[in-house]
Amino acid sequence: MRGEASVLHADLDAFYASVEQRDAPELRGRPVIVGGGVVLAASYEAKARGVRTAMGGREARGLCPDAVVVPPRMDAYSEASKEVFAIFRDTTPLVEGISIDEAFLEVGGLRRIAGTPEEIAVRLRQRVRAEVGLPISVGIARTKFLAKVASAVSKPDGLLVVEPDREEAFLLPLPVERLWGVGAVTAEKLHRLGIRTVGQLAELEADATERLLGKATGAHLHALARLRDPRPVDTTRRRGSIGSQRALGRRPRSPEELDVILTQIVDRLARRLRDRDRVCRTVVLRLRSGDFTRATRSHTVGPPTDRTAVLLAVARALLAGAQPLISERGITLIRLSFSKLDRADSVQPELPIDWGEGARLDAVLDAVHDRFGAASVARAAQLGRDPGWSTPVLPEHE
DNA sequence: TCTGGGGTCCTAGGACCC
DNA sequence: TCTGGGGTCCTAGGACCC
Repeated sequence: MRGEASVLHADLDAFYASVEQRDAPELRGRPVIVGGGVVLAASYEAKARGVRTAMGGREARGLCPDAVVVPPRMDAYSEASKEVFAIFRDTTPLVEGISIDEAFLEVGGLRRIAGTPEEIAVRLRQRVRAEVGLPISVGIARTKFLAKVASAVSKPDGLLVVEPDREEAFLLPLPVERLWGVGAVTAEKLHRLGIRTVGQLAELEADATERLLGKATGAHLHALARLRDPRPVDTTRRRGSIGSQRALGRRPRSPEELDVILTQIVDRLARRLRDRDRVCRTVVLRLRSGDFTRATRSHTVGPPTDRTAVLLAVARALLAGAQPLISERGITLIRLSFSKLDRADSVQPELPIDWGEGARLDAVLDAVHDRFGAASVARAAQLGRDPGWSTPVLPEHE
C-alpha cells in the first residue's frame, strides 16, 4: 500500500525576474532578463523566446533583442524569500528549505485542521500572490522527488497533484533529464545506451545502472526511476558551507591584485560567519583558468574559528600554493568557501593541562594530544628527550 | 563581454589509528 | 617482526542543482 500524497514542493516562478516585474509595473508582460554577463533569471516572456538561465548575455540578447536587462538586486530577492518562507512556516512546521526560492512542506498531519494537501496548496498559492505579490507553483505527491517533478511540470503558476495510483503514468514517459541528479554528463551516458525516458531507465537492473553511473548516483537514480524515494521532509538541515566568488575576466592579474581580491572575499565571508554565529574548520580555494580547467586547494585547521586574521592567513597560504598553476594557466575566477561549519557556542573551551609537580610524561602527552593533535605530541616527545628542555616531567614508566 | 554566484553530494587515495 | 582489516579524517576533483 502506498501512502498518501502529502508532500508539497513549492517553487517560485522565474523568481528574480518576477520580483523585478512586481516592483516595476512597466516590466510586466515584457521579456525581462536579470543579470548582464550571463542570465541569472529570465521572465516567462523571455523564456518563450528561448532565453535560459546561465546563458551568455550576448546570446540572450540575440534571441530576444527587445528584452529589458536589469542588474540583480540580491537584497530585494532575499527579502521576498524571507516573506515567502514565513508563509511556508505558517502553513506547517515541517518545512525543508532547498534554496532561496523553493522548499518542501509536509502537510500530512494537517487534514483535520487545514484540509487536504490540495486545499492547503491552493491557499498557500493565494497567500503568496496576495501577500508577497509573486507567482508560485506547487507540486503534490507521496515523495519529495515526485513532488518536485510535479511542480516543475505544473509551471508556470501551476498546481499539480500526482495521486499515488497515477505515479507510473506520470513519471515513466518523462525524459531522463527530469530526474533530480541527471545533468548533461549523465544524460549523455544514458542517451548513448538509447535510454531517453524514465521508464527506459527503470527497466535497467540496479547493478547495471551502478556500473554505468557509479555506485551512489546509479543506486539513487535507479530508485527514483522505480518510484522509490524514502527521504522524509527534513526540517533540521543546516548549511554546511558558505562561499563567495569573483569572476576576473581574461586580463592577467598581478599577485598584489589577487591578494586584494582574496582579502575582500575573506573579509565578507568571515563577517557572514560571525553574523550567523558560526565557526568553520576548512578553507577551500577554487580557481578557474582561461581554458575553464579548475583547481581546488583546501586546508583544515585544528580548532574551529571565525577570526578574519586566521582565515585570511590560511587563504593566502592556499593561494600561494596555487601560484605555479596560476602562472601557467592564468586565472579567470576565484572562489573561496568556508566549510565544516559549526555553531559558535558549540566550541569547547580549552581544557587546562595540569603542569603540576607530579605530572607524568604520558599524562602530559595525552593532554597535549587532546588539545593540539598528534604532530604536537611528537614534537613534545622530542623536546622531552632534549636535555635543554626543562619541565616538571617525570619521564620514566614504572 | 564566452561563462555568475551560491550551494550539495560523491569518489578516490593517502595518512593515521586501533 | 611482519601482516592485516576496519574506520576516520583530509585533500583534490567532478557532477549537479537553483
